[in-house]
Amino acid sequence: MLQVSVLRENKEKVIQGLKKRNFSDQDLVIIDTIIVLDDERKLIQKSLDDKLNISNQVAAKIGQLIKNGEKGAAEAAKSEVASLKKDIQQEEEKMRTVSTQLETHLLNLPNVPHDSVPPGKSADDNFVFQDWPQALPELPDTALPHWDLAKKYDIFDLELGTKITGAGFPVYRKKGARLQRALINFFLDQATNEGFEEIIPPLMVNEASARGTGQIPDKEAQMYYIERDDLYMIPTAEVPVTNIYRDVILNEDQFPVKMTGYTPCFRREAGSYGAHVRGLNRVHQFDKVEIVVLEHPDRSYQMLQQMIAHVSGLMEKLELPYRILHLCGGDMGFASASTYDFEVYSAAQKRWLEVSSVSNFESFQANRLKLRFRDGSKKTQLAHTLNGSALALARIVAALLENNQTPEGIRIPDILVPYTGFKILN
RNA sequence: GGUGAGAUGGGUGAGUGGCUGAAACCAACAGUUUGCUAAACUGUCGUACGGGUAACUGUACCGCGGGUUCGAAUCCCGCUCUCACCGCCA
Repeated sequence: MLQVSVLRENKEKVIQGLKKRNFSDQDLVIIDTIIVLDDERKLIQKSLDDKLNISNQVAAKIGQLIKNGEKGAAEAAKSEVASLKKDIQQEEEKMRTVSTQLETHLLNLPNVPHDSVPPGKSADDNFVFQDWPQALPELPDTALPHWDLAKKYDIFDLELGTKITGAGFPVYRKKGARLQRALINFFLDQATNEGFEEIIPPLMVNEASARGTGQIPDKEAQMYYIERDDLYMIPTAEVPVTNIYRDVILNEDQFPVKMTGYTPCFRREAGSYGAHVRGLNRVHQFDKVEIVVLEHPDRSYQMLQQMIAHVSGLMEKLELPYRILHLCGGDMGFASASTYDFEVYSAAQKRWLEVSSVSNFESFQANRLKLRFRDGSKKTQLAHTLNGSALALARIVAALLENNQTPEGIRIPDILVPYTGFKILN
């Protein structure tokens, strides 16, 4: 959620930014609507506060009168307050109306893209920030997509998952299960070596947490919801981990707060069907190691680059061909100010698959979370939040299986061997 | 699931209707003293939203939401959470 003060003070910048998100002139009217509502809110508050002030004074006076035994005067004062109280009620009613309108508009306004974000309408306009420098791997015609490799080596089973739960819930077995565990441990070790604190968070969150990171109201339909207990299954570790710092005021010297967490992620993902979602390309439950950082506003973009470097390192250690896209305004997430997507090349499907998304949310999430810090002058200021996948497993597994297939089996990258305990998956 | 106790500022903890945005102590911060450290002393020490160039000032908040009252941390109702015991259980 943006702050109204930002809309006021940097209105031109906000307009330019939202245009990158393809806001029309008509859409942009919302900014003025919000400012007008906020002006109105201030007026009402002033008048309400003044009336409350009088009411407080009269109440104190009545107390004195009663103490002094001046009953008549006290009764007179009481009747004086009666009409004032009616006024106050009306003002409070107005205040509620204006505040909820204001809140609704603000909640539905997306974050302002950073200056560096390329313009564009859709995923086709994303900027290739870093391409794969070599020729893309080519496999012989006999090469199999990962869902066929899964059958061949009995490493994961989607039909079985359908029997137990429903479509999109894979069952990993044998060396496939071991590979999952190896990757999780590898990713966690890599992150903790970089100074990220390891967290094992709850896999369900309450509404306040879902709201804090912006899943509600924007992406509510994407989450599984347990009505009986009013809880949401997490779509990413970002939600519980970032919410550790909801309603927290940090000291400046605590920055950067770096956390990592492995969790399964649950996504309803209603929509697309067909070849693009076959196998592990899109599932309802997958494993992911997430990195979350809280940083000083002055340094958050440096941190974003560090996080990109970290994820790049993972891809390189896994010897997977990848590229980095800087998402254009039209393709960015609602809460993000700048997002870089990592895509792995899946040689048998001959497609790029998204495996990581690294974003700086600036103060957008912090505003909802009330995540602040005290600056040098002891004033509180919103912190910046960032996060990224490091990494999401399902599609990494898909690419790894496809790209590394040989007649003898699937070659495990050297760095993973200590984790898997085998060099060839067969 | 049942019963009982509780929820106050960074911490401990007073406070049963007006003098309490909140005592006291601890912690923290700034200063004085000191050869240094410690101790002692003095001062500062919640958040948010407003008004004002500023000094300053208004309002709200004592788990959350309602209610009673001229006036609520304090009384009433509902909820949530924590702790203890019982039951069940990985």
